[in-house]
Amino acid sequence: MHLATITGCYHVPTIYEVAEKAGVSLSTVSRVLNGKASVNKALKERVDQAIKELNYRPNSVARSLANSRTDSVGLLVPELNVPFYGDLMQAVESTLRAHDKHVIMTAGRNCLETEKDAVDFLISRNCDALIMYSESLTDDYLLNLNQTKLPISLVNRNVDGLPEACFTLDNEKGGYLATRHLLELGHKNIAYISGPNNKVDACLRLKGHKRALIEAGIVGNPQLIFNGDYSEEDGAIGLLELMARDLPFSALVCANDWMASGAISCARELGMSLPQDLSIVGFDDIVFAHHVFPRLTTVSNPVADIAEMSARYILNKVYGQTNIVQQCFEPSLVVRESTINF
Amino acid sequence: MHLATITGCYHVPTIYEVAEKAGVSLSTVSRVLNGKASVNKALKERVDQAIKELNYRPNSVARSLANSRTDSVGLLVPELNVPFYGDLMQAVESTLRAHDKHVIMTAGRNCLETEKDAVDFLISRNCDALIMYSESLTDDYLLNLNQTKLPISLVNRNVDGLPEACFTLDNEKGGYLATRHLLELGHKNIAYISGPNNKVDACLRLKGHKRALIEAGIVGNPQLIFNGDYSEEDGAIGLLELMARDLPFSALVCANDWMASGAISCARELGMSLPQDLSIVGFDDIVFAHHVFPRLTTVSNPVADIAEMSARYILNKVYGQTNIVQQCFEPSLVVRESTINF
DNA sequence: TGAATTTAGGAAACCGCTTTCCCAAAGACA
DNA sequence: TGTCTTTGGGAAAGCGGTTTCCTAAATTCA
Repeated sequence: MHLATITGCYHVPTIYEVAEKAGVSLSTVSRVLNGKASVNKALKERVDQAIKELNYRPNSVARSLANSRTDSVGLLVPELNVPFYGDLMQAVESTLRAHDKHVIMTAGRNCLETEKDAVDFLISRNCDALIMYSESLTDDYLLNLNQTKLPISLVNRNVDGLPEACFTLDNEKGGYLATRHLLELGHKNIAYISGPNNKVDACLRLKGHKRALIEAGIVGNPQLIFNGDYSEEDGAIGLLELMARDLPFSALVCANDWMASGAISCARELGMSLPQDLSIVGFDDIVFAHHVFPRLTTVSNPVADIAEMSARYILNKVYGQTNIVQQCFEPSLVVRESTINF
Repeated sequence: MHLATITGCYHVPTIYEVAEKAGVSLSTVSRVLNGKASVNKALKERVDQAIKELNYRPNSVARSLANSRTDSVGLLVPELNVPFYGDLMQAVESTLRAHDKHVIMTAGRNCLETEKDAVDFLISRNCDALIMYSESLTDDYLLNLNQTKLPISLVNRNVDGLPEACFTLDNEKGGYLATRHLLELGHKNIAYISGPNNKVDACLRLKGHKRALIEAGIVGNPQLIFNGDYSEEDGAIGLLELMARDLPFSALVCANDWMASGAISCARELGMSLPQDLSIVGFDDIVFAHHVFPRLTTVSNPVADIAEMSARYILNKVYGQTNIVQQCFEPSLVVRESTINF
């Protein structure tokens, strides 16, 4: 018989007390709780009754120790306070909690060391699996991690060797859609502010842009492309630089909404009227895309759906569920007021 | 001697193996790890060496079970994907992780049942403490929770009976600052769109507004106040309703930035030019406040500072730290371009 | 009616670490 | 030299469950 434990003025019941109260054995209570073996109906009811009366909850720590599973999943995102990743976190959390798993969220800050620290931290917490939106970790690192037998799931990243763990947006198609929209509006000279070219998604978006141009029989001019870093400032800097190159353009595609926002502010400060003087398209459809003026035409990124799918993959892989999984998601164009006929 | 445990192809070392490798006893390793008793320097080095060579990490689950502490803190916020709460989560997470605690984040959705579920969930996870930004739980519920000996910390809420656990903004002063700013610009007729009057912060902001008017010798007209619900739509609806009342006003205070944004969009659709036709002030200084056009003059809410302080309080209370704690924070006015002289 | 199958109880090992108790060895001090 | 204080070892209990093994009783089936 275990001694009663007093925590403050409240007593936390153990499984032994449930067994005693129900007048059954320990094994029986455990069988009822885990439903792994059949139990006489009357006995089961007595156990359930005792659980209710004692307000018993199995101690999750003890349970974790016994079956070496914590029912927790680590999540790595670049930032906790950026709306885009907020959608991701929200999707992952609600999907996993619906199955009684909890998620431990950490920020990677687009920094290799910080990301590694975060992963170490999550491992030290004995997470059952990791979901990562990593910007800095190398493919090799991720492959090693995977061989550790710690299941991982990657959002917005394709790593050779992890075919089923990667969940992505079709970025190339997104870039294509943005530029095709402008072409359809009659624009011929289209400038482009890209994301950093060491990021795969940025390269794919640019690739899509180029494909649309080629398809329309237009020869792309490298001088109409500015290489930005996804930041709002680089949107402004990019626009100034492009204009300084003295080539005409009536439309601008930005590889994300932040740069589009920066370009819009800059254009207004230059006295341009939008969208008459310049049509602008963004990418991601983040929350403030319809707060900028004019409301931003952009490419939607269903990051919540992608994130949910990555969580379902983990549920399948680690917790024996059998959800249907889709790896690649389609972007779509959201037309608002920042683009207009040429 | 414990048997070696094979997980996949990797072996996770235990404290016993560290002891064996270092040629010392179990107790010594534990003493080194927890630093609670002095250990011979040479021995300590041998232990550290063994830990390094084996790449040993103490199993946090076993440790939790043994000392009934999980080193985890539950966090309840209204939404995981709203920038304002993102700042809060970010502050709490980084403060706690710096001390090797992890946080489990849950969303309350401004719904009593959801908030209770979230709290139950966090309790079932054996959190050492709870930090809450609760919108729906009653004071009584919170007081009960606290008596459970589960330490709690409240952000943006004052509960009688929990004098030291509450961390808030001086909302009344914020409301006062917003309106005084407009008065100083020469406005006499100032409309106000309030937050829901069952929320204390909303009431306090309104109270501050009224105090500023009185101080300026202006008799407030109840007809110039619209009772909103903090949503963007209610900002638009509020403006329309106020204008329909056919009383002149040259300035508008909104009790948060969302409603200010709604009012701005609405005003523009009505063909008003801002800020010439109407000066608008918001509240909270959320991330997109400088993305709206004109850039929003608003009252800053240092939610990250407040959240960090609530985390420090928990560090003190539960983990024996001794940070200095401040309970109430001052708002400040951020003047941008949405307000202009009358 | 007898044999085979379920069903439940009791005991014990185990998960990996913390903590306590007691004892032996070594160093400090008078 | 003898006593007092550190320091470290060894053993064992405990945290609260899960799981396995064995046995006894109850039920089913031929």
